[in-house]
Amino acid sequence: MQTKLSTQYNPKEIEERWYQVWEENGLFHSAPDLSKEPYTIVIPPPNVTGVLHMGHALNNIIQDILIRWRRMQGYNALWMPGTDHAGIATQNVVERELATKRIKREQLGRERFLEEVWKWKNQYGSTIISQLKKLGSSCDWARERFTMDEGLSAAVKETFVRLYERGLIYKGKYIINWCPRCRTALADDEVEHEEHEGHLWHIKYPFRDAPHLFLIVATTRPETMPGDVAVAVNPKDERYKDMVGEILTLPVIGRELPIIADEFVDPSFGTGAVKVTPAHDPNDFEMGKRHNLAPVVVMQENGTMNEFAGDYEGMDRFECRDALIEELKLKKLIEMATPHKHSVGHCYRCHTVIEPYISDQWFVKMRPLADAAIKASRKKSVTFFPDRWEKIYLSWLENVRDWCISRQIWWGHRIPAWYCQDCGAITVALDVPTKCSKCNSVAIKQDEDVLDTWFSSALWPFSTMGWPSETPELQYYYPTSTLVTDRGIIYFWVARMVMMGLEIMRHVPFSTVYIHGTILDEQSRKMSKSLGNGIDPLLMINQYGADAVRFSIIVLTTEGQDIKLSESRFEMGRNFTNKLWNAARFIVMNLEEEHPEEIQLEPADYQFEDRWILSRLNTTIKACTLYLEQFKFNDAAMKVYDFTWHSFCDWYLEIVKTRLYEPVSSKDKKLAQTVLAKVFGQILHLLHPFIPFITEELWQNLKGVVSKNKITVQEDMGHEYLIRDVWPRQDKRFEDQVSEENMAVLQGIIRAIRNIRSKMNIKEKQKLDAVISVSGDGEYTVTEHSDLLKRMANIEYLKIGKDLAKPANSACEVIAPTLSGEYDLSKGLFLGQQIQVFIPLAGIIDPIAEKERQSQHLKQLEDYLRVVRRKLENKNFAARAPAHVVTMEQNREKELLEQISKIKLILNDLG
RNA sequence: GGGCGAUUAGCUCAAUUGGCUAGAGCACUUGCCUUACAAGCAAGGGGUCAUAGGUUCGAGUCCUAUAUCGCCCA
Repeated sequence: MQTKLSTQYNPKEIEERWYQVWEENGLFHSAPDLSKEPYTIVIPPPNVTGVLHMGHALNNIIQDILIRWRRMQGYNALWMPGTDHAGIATQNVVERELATKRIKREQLGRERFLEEVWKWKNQYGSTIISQLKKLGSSCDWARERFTMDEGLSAAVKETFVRLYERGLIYKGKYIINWCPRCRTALADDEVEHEEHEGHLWHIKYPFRDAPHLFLIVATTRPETMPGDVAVAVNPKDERYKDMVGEILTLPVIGRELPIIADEFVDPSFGTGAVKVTPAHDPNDFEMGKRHNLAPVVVMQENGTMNEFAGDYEGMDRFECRDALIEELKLKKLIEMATPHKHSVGHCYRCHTVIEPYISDQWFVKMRPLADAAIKASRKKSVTFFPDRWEKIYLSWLENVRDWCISRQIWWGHRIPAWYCQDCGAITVALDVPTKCSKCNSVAIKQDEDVLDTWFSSALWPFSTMGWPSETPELQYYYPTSTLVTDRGIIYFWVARMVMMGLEIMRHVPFSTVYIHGTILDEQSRKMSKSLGNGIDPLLMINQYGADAVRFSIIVLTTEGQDIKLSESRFEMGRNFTNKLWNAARFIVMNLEEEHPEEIQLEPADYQFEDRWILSRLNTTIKACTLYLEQFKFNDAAMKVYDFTWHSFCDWYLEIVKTRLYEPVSSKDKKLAQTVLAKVFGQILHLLHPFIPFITEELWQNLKGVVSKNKITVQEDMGHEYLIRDVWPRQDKRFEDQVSEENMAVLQGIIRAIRNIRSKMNIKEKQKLDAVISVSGDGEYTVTEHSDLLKRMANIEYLKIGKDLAKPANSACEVIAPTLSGEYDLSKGLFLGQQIQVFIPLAGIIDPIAEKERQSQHLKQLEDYLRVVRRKLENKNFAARAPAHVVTMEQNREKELLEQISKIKLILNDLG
């Protein structure tokens, strides 16, 4: 950094450069090393079609903070990066692109279509990776993985075969969620439910043998009528008891429907009689099985009606609903229609309304896997932060249904199952089989379907480490340490990783899951493309710098709560990075052309303010480290922020300026420079995980002047780059409660004087005289620091004494140190003492205004005294409250009384 | 319908096991271009902690109800 340069921080000049240096020097890289303890995070692999949004940003900032912090702590830190192939989403994107050229994937055929997808992936699939780099993510890019890599594909195949052999994967005809647009099956949790305002149609079903009589059936989905195979009532329902076993005629279609009795029917829903459509409703499917009713599928895969729908064949299911209603109305078969709210499933990828559809699919048997995961959770092998997510995760595991894993698309891991065209047997194998495993026929054909993308994601923590090969990485890094993710994929991903980890690796894949909040817009809505309310993190990085974006976001991230974000919030981070930049400018400037002679530092050489700032630093290191251990990122960041800005910059820097500009000795100047460099160097270390770019830049600059001046920031801080340097340690030698408390008192006095200036409209530059009266033995402490006082409050003549009288025509502030929040009562340095600050202001002071000011203060104190006395007068308080609380209140009363009497004297004096 | 979370300053959020006069950032008021920083400095103003009960010497914090908002599941 050249101090001649801009007084404003320009992130663009440094960010790209430092990222390159780190990456090119292999500073993100980790390799197994048995002499060091690993700390491992696997990235939640973003979708290859993805572009960075604020959710990714938050997710990756947190991971990067953890990784950089642990790396500095000396762990062998690995952040494993990669992307997932996002079967449906990616296929959609490529199909859409082909559609612009009027090409359908069916025209190309499977092979050529997949070539197109790979082409697309190779061209655009790394977009999000480069965006993560802009954010500063220190992933080990040399290890980057993709779920369709050869190695990961082998892991998928191996897992499929093992689970099949263990009876945990099976194939069967069941009701699944079908997306007519994506034309594939979906898992239960890939369906999003939404409340829809629909109608409950009450439809007349005539009795076969008495066509003028009807049974009224209520349904929200009349278009599935052609698939009706029965009408069901509750066996206990008196209204219909006698009708069970009778036959109805299905309107329009004419099929004969028996009336059946089933406990499942809720008599209070609609008319208490429901149509049974086993091929298009999960509950009806179960009912159909119970009553041996053959399902009738009435739709095609694209959601249009099939030949069973009669005249409606070829019509879209929703058009069919309207048309059918019209026909029923004409035939006077609609009894009534009531408005009805019901929840409708939508495809989570394309938002099309899901069709429950009977279909032959592959499933994972979940019960045994989920039970193992539940057991691991109860043993605390996996814990959640915040822990409330554990309950939610467990209740999902407890109620989970089998997982439909086959997808009728082309992009993905093809199911390693072959069907024999002669005997119909299924051969599941790792290597392409040449013949049927049962009848040895060579007429075998591979299953056309691919696996759910989440199937491969579930293996991520070990497939990325090389499994099924027994690699050193797998040995060393598995199980990983922390998983950082959003609550949205606890079921999709977290639960399934735990299950697969336990089943395949016999060990949970991570010990801790940190669930962060969701980023919302200013109106608490989720950010989404369709709403157009997203804030583009790259735009923000461009505008404010990556560090500012990181810092702002992390400060807003409290304990997994959602985060309302607006553009202006980034100013806070920008202001802070700018402050840091300028503090560095000041320090480096003052160290630039200095004498390199080393000084021997003895504790006694330190000045009061040195001891104070070093003690505060020590507290800050302790707190920041502790907060990070507890995943309290915002507390950690704010602690360092507050220390940097409001202790180091506001006070220490200002106090030492004279020692730099008008030094009493070269040794003392050097001492001030040393402490400045020490403290600021530690600040940069503490801030590095949060704002890596600017801290690396400033550290490199500071290191230059520091080594020239032979100053040591911390003995073991010697790595060439901050990213690999050591995390600051607490140093008990610097704990100095007395200095901290004395400084708090002095700050109180200085603020009081500045306040008088401000109230009396006296310019800061105008020097004033002051009289400070101390009631007890604190006189010496104040006298000891009179120079500091004079400088910071711009006082010309300062008189300090015990119980001094108020000079005529003076403004006054009464300070009670123990009443100030920063003061620790337990040490009691100034306990019970009053400090009065008098500023003689003959000719300037307005006695009436001053009287008003003092009266207000008096009223405040009297109000407070009343509160304190109310407590003390309560007998139970003295009897039951802890002794130190009682003592505290007693001290407070005493001080208030003294303070009040002082102010009353002042008021008297004012006349 | 079941579960979870939220409700504190104009806005966004904090507040350790219940214990000091409830804190910060932004915004606001006043005064400052003071040679690190106007993206700044100094000094201020601003809160019946959603409502109603309860427990306690003491409640923003614990309990019970209610209201409003959000999320998840069925």
